[in-house]
Amino acid sequence: MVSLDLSTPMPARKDPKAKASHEATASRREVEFPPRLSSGYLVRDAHRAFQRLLERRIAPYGVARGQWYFLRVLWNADGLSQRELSVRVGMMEPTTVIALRSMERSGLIRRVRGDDDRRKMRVFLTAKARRLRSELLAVARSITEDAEQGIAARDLAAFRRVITRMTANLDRIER
Amino acid sequence: MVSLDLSTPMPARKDPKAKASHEATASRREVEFPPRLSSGYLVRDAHRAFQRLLERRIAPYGVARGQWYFLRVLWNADGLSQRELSVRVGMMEPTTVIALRSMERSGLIRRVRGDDDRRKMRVFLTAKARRLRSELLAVARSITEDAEQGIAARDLAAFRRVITRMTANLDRIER
DNA sequence: GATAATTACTTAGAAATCTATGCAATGGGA
DNA sequence: TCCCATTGCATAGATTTCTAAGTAATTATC
Repeated sequence: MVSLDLSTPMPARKDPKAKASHEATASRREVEFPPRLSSGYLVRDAHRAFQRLLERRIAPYGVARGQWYFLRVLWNADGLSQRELSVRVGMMEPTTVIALRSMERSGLIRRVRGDDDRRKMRVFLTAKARRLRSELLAVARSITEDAEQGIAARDLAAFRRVITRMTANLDRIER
Repeated sequence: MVSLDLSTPMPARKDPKAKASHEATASRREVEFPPRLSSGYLVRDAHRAFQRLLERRIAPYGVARGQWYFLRVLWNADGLSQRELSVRVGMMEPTTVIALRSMERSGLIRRVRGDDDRRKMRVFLTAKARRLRSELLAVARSITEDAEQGIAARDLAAFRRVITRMTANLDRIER
């Protein structure tokens, strides 16, 4: 059980290139609702940082970000229907269609029309995709490690509880 | 690498429509790196939940999600150049161009070529956009409140520290 | 002062998403 | 058995975002 301090030393830049110059400029006010305190903004920033890194690290393997989520599920459950895949990955079906089309083009999957139910398309990984598994999972692990650098285990646990709860809170709301 | 319990109380559905049926199905394994423990996945889910709600709640005002971030900055600093806007909003410049084009079309901004430096385009809110300010900020506040329902203040504080640090960690990494 | 480098914006093109619709296979009731 | 609702996949079209590359205005260098 590691336990180390946290102490946010970085100011959390939004654009990693944009050296500085934007805070401290005119118009400090935003009293009405400062983005730096807004969970939504914090989540958005973090999301983009994760996406950016994921994209860069899997690109060398010829895998795009949108394909990643599907690979991940298929490695553990080959032969699912598109509907099942959509649910498990958490995407709408048209998104799944697009991702699978690109995966078929790049030789990561095959699609086979269902025998029993001819509406269904069962999705199977190719050998190529299966071979990528361990390397790509290592990439995912490394990104998580990079992200969690220097964060105390108990803070991480609290983080997971909170963000999971937030998502659930928001998912419960229809409008 | 830390290893700790987690206790994820909510099942964190991905698709709010997909009632259930996917956890508990076959193939529980994913031993190699369970998504429910991956900060990246948690952040992605939360991000989409936030986006979805934001989109729905501002649509009635005729404002799209991509316009929102710019409005937010402009309410506090009217007349910025596109470059400055990009930096403050945290978007790449082409993204800014697209957002501003749509905002000009919907009558939220005017663009005026700079007098001093004729490369620059200064961006000004219209009266219409200025009038939207308080209502839309209230929307933002309400979403945050919804998200944070039932979460203890100290957990929230830990959450903010952690996610800010994660973003900073990731931003520091180039590849 | 002419040329080179930089800066500000733009275009082009791709990817990842969504909502709304359409079409075809299936299955349950009358 | 036949109709119709449901289910599974697909298309269309919109939005948000990126990277790469282009153009025009400004500034710096010789």
